[in-house]
Amino acid sequence: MQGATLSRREREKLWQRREMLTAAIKLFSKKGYHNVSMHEIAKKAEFAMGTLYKFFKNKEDLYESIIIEQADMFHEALAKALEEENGEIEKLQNYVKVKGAVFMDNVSVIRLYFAETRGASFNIKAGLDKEIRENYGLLLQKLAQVFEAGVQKKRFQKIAEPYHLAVSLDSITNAFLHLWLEAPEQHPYPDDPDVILNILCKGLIVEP
Amino acid sequence: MQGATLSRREREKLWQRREMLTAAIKLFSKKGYHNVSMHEIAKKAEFAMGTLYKFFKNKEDLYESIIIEQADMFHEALAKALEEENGEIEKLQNYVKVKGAVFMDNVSVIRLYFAETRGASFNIKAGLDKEIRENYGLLLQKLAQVFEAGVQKKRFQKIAEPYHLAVSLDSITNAFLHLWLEAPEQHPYPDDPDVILNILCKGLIVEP
DNA sequence: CTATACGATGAACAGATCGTCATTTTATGT
DNA sequence: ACATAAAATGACGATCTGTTCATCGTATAG
Repeated sequence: MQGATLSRREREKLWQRREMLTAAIKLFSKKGYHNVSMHEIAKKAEFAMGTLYKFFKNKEDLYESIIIEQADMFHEALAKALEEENGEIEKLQNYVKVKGAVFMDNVSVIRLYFAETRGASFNIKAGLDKEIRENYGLLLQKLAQVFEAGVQKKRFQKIAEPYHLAVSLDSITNAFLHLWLEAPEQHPYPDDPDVILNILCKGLIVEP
Repeated sequence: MQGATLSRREREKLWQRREMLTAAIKLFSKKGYHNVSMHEIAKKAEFAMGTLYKFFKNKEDLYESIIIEQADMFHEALAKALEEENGEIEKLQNYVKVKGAVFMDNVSVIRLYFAETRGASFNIKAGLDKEIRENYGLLLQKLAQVFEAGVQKKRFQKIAEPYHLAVSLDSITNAFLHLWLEAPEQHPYPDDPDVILNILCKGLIVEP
């Protein structure tokens, strides 16, 4: 960090960049990559076409900047959520809670994030995958380690591979967020993380 | 069904239509809606531009035909999987098994199906959602009824809302399919449905 | 074999969008 | 106040792509 050693001009440029990105995020998340033109972004951000291209090489570059920045933010927040608790169960609870909080604070990018991480994206030729998928994979591994540790400490039963459990918890939380996104009133993301965690933690089958 | 009451001409037209659809499916699933041109589809299907437009009003119409047809097929197969077994557990096992089988037989459309049902799609303005989402919602309700019935018959514990359980099972199977899609060798879709179902059925927590 | 109807064809058109760059505007220094 | 440098601007060119339609080929009927 070089902190305050930024000239007024540099600070202004940073601010302009931010203006452009937030305008673009809103448009992309509403209409999708291909249904938004650079003219539209320029107009919404209140800059001229040429100025946009001073900051971003081209449309793809602009989009990539958004996705990578946001995905990194998500992944960092979630990784931190796993670290700042001690017990395995508490880690999982915190993961579910933080994921809800972070996503609900960034509604407009959730759809873009889902589009890129869930493999249904055809927006960018290639390469974007790599950085994001890698970070996403790392996060899943950290989550898997929590399950692994729980099993080793005999707090968890080994009902499935740790990695599978991690993928499952992640996909269930995504599903809840997806429901909330479609009908926030009808399907609120639960305040109590156990509403989600019980699905994994408690056994469905009644043992005789 | 009017069965064999089709003229030679009509049969040929049906066959041509199928040729066009399969060519389009391959292209769309590889490159996405916006990165495939009608010229490309015509060339791959070995028909002239004009002929395509004899069969489909426009590009959107062609895409919709594919998605709706395929989604209906998936949903029917899954609904049937729930009906053709009696016990609740057997229904769930069959659901997981059939879902794997059907999806793995239709690899090239999975990505398109995910794109449309998981809300990350910006391909079509609107309206396509409605028919598919409706069927998808109905399927989830049928799945939820299985959980509901299990609870009433005291075979399942009520660890969560039936609808939430349905959504969870669906999203976990999707996650497994997604893993398989990315690295088939490393993450095969399990032959034994219990590998997936145990995540719900068995309790993770070791009770004291 | 010829005439006619029907279907297939693909070059041409119109519209849209990306990205550039000559020009204008603003900031900086003397 | 003036000159010079830097930055912002948006009209324009090049390209791409969805869609049409006049033309051509082929099958059917007389």
